[in-house]
Amino acid sequence: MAESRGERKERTRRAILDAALRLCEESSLVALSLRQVAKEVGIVPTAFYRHFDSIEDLGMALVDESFVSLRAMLRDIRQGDPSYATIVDSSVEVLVDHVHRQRQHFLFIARERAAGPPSVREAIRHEIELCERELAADLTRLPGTGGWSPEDLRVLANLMVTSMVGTAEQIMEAAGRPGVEKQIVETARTQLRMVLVGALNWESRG
Amino acid sequence: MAESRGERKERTRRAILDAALRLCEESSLVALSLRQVAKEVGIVPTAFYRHFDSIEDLGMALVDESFVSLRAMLRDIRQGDPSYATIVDSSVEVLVDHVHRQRQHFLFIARERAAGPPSVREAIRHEIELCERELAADLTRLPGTGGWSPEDLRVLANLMVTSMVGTAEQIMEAAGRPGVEKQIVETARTQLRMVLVGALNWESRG
DNA sequence: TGTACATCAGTGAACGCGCGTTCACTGATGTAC
DNA sequence: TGTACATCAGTGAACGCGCGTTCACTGATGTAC
Repeated sequence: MAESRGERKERTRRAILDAALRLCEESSLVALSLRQVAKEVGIVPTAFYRHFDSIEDLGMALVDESFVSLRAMLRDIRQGDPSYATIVDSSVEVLVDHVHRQRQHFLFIARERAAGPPSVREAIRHEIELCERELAADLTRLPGTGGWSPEDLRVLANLMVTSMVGTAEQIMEAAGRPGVEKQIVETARTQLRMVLVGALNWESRG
Repeated sequence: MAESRGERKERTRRAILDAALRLCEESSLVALSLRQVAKEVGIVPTAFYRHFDSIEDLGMALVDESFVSLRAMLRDIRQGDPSYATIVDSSVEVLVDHVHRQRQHFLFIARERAAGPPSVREAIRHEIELCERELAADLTRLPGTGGWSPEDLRVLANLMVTSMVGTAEQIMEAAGRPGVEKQIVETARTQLRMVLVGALNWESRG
């Protein structure tokens, strides 16, 4: 027995997810047809239903797995040295590395966050909110943040996440132009430093 | 003569643009069909071709007019008092006001920026870059920015625009929930202050 | 002002195509005895 | 181990529908004389 029925089914499911991610590089989930996906996978259109109810259902599965890889990135950032000297450079470096290695997932999130079916948009919005909360919790480990209110931490985390999402989008737009990417990365570092310096100085006045 | 042929044509063109903006509130340009637009306007599908070559062509026209209203917003911000005391509150107030009044245009830009046809994405990206340059030029009018390099101004303007785009997106998501919107606006003010304070302190060290 | 002709926004029929979904099916894998 | 039956991932035909685009057209508006 080379492969069980369950294993074979899982392999087809994986192929459908991969085909959808590939097709979503070009366009959006809302412009994707079940027949395109089936053709890309090499199955008959009706076989799609053995794995997902609809393209929207498939989209929800892609949100789940995209955020698994995004969470892995946040874990990598969190394991770095929590000091101001290195946190900016190492965080940006990890972000850039993950955008390259999980390019399809990041592209999917960036696009469907704005244009996906309502349920997909809502799921992504929710996941990003969770990321902001995680970041806010991480920020309390930075020296000098002891007295900050939860609200201040939330506002700062929101700004940092917005900025990081923007940086990730710019890096993907710059795919294949190393010079442009280098400038984007340098800009992101400077911005992150500005934000941290601003938050510290703004806080110390309050 | 109640209406000339040209006036009638212009009125139909306007009706097509409005119908497309209305339909783009729900979904994206790439999921929009010429027949849907024609039906919404009340013309036969083939009449569409008297005004636009394709949905993509229509999309480019919508980018143009969306940025006319966005530019009007930037002009309003620019006319305010260029001092640190009032610039944050007045800028955020103008942004919120314009997001409400030009909701369809902002929704269109936010969505098609990520998910539109390539030419539309590129056009929006270009327009936003022009906005960043305008903002960078405006920033030189703030007291204490005399010695900043063009590059520093660009980086700061990029961060502010990214943050403002994020705020506009959040306000549109919060449509119909005044309490949520109030919180978003307060967050945007704090973030803009953080960014300005950070830029000033970061600069003074360099 | 009146007439003859040109323009052109919008019509309506027709086309071939890809769509999502239904249904009855096949045949390899899995299970009970 | 062998047999009889159940499961179920994938097949293939068929459906009605909306799609973009073509084409010849209509009839009101505009223009030249």
